[in-house]
Amino acid sequence: MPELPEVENVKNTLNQFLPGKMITDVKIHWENIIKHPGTEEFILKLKGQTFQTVYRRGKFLIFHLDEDVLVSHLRMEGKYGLSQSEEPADKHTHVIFQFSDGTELRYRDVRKFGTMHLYPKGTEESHAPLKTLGIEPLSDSLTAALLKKLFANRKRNIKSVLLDQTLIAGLGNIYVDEVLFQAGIHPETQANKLTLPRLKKLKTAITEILSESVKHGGSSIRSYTNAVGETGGFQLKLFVYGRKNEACRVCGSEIERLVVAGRGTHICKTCQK
DNA sequence: AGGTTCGCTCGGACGC
DNA sequence: TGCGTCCGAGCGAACC
Repeated sequence: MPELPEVENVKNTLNQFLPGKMITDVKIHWENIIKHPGTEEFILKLKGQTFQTVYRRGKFLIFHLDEDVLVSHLRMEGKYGLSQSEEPADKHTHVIFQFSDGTELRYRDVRKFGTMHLYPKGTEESHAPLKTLGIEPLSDSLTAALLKKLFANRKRNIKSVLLDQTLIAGLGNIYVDEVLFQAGIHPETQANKLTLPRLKKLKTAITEILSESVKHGGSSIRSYTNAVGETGGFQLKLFVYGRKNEACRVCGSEIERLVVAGRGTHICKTCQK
């Protein structure tokens, strides 16, 4: 389940080998992954273009090419990796970018949930999925005052608001649970009811947890690895996520699992009010 | 109009 | 062994 720290790590490892690779052909084995344009046009446009730098926006990977930009979301299980063209591809490999040097960038996705959009460079921000994306959680402009403003008319619980990518882009189920634990906030708290001091704690928790996880290469929950096959180490530093019935690392109470915003949610009832 | 909810996409995991 | 159900991120439509 790649969230911001994992996608950041995938981006960094892609940049180790991808820039300069020239596409000679593209093979698509599951068309539903390509959301824009149609698969035929997608292939036609990419042929002959060379990969440049890869960027990240929220949980999206942004691949710059000569003329176009490829916007890719990994969802739960998506992975990129470099292979030699003669190596056989397994049944979960759905998109293959073949290069002039005999190597290939392969997109593998057991759940087939991932998405790819291709747009002319410079127009990608005015179309889905980037069009409605909220603020980068690690940018300097994320302050408690901004959170106050963002949450002003949000009557939903804070967990579903933090998962809403149109407000803040990059937090998923794991990091929302961790952030709310560190901030001492119960996930069912109504977002617009949070006071400024509590929002300051929330802002600090978002900044610290995400940057610390990036530093550790992300969390390897399920099958996450980066684009060169390395796992992350932050799963060992999680306080609540996936720790149902285990002792809270702060107070010793038992971590509970409940469902909030339709998602499995982990809390310490003593530490979060 | 803006905020919120719902349906849809998928296959592994799990329960009966 | 087989069938049904659950999970989860985000888009787009429907709803309020």
